[in-house]
Amino acid sequence: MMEKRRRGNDLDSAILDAAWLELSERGYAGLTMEAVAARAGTSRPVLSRRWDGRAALTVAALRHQMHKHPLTVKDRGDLRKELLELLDRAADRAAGVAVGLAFFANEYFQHTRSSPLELRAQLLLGEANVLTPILDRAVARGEIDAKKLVPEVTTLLTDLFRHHVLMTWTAPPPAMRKIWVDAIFLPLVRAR
Amino acid sequence: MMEKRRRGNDLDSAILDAAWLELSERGYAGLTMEAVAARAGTSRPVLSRRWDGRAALTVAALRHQMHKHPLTVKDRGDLRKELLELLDRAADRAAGVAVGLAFFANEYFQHTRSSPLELRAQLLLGEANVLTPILDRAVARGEIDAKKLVPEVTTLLTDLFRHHVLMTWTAPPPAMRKIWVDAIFLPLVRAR
DNA sequence: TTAATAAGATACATTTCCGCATCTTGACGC
DNA sequence: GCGTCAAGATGCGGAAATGTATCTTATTAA
Repeated sequence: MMEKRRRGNDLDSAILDAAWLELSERGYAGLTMEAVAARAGTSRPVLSRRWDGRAALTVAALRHQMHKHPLTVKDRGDLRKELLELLDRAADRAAGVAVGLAFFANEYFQHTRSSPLELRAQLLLGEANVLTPILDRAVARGEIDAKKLVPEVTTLLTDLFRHHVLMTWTAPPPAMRKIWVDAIFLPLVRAR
Repeated sequence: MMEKRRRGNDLDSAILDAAWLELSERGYAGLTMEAVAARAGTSRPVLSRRWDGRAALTVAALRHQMHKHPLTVKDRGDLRKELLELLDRAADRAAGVAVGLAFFANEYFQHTRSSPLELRAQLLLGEANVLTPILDRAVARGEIDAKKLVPEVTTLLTDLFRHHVLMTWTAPPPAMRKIWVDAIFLPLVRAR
């Protein structure tokens, strides 16, 4: 029987995709090396040679997935447009947020004494903050009042987004995102 | 050797307290019947006779703990006072929120297709909503504008609270709670 | 063409935790 | 005081995963 064998990056990628599908369907708690190997069409030893257990595999799969949905928002000359676009892009990453928290709740908490906040910081290492430049541009345009941007207000939108994902395990619908922007965030920061 | 034996409710309560301490220290993922039994000074069969596995034990411990911190806020004639008191009381339940989510992420997701939102609804069955009467009183007093109470705004404070707990695994400090009330919630709903 | 490398299959030992069966003994009702 | 019931101790068997050793074979580079 002639078999095709994948190697190196091809194989890495195939395994990480398989791991991601498993994570999406079963959750981190239901993830097994066996199932990932089977879905990727390979066997456990191949995974063991690459990653040190399912925790490391999960982090790798998470990074791999995040890499597919880069989060950037270009200057559109209008704060509202940019915020809505940011939330729209973030929706693609909702599943990753959920998996990340499940991972933390399952494992990270046991071995470290840290919080999901720190896990998030680790996962996002190297990624640029997207919100800050958006708000900086809006301040420069005179759209919003810099004095109103206390930390709790600054992170309001992303916090609401994250909260919704954590509680429903799904991305917030567009209508909800519009209300967050128009009825909550903008009224709080608008220069007037 | 003379030994004292606890029975019925005394024993139940001792085991649930032990389970709660284990949950606080190790998290749900690190919870074992063995450890709970040991900490409660009893043995595994005693737990097995009462609860069907650690999932049921966790839910029971969660309910038991919630029962110790009832969440009620009396009429104080002032919305701001009542909101701050609500958040203050909620801080006692922060650990419960964290454990609840960890439990969901570990187990609930695998067996049901539901969300933490639904798990929360199950856990809070029978408990009265505390926020609603507070806001109703404030509307009656003319402190806030009922038209501004869209759902996303109504739940804003408790959502921010929950988000903070989920991300930091700790209760938000009083200063932060004050900013939420004074710089975010009240400006959005104040009748003017 | 050939030699080195790594993929893929299989099997084995280990670990961890659970439920249950069994047995003794203390607690409580009558 | 006595009988019933459940607490508490102990041990066994099983389920679920994991890591690793071993072996064959496809792939790739020289």
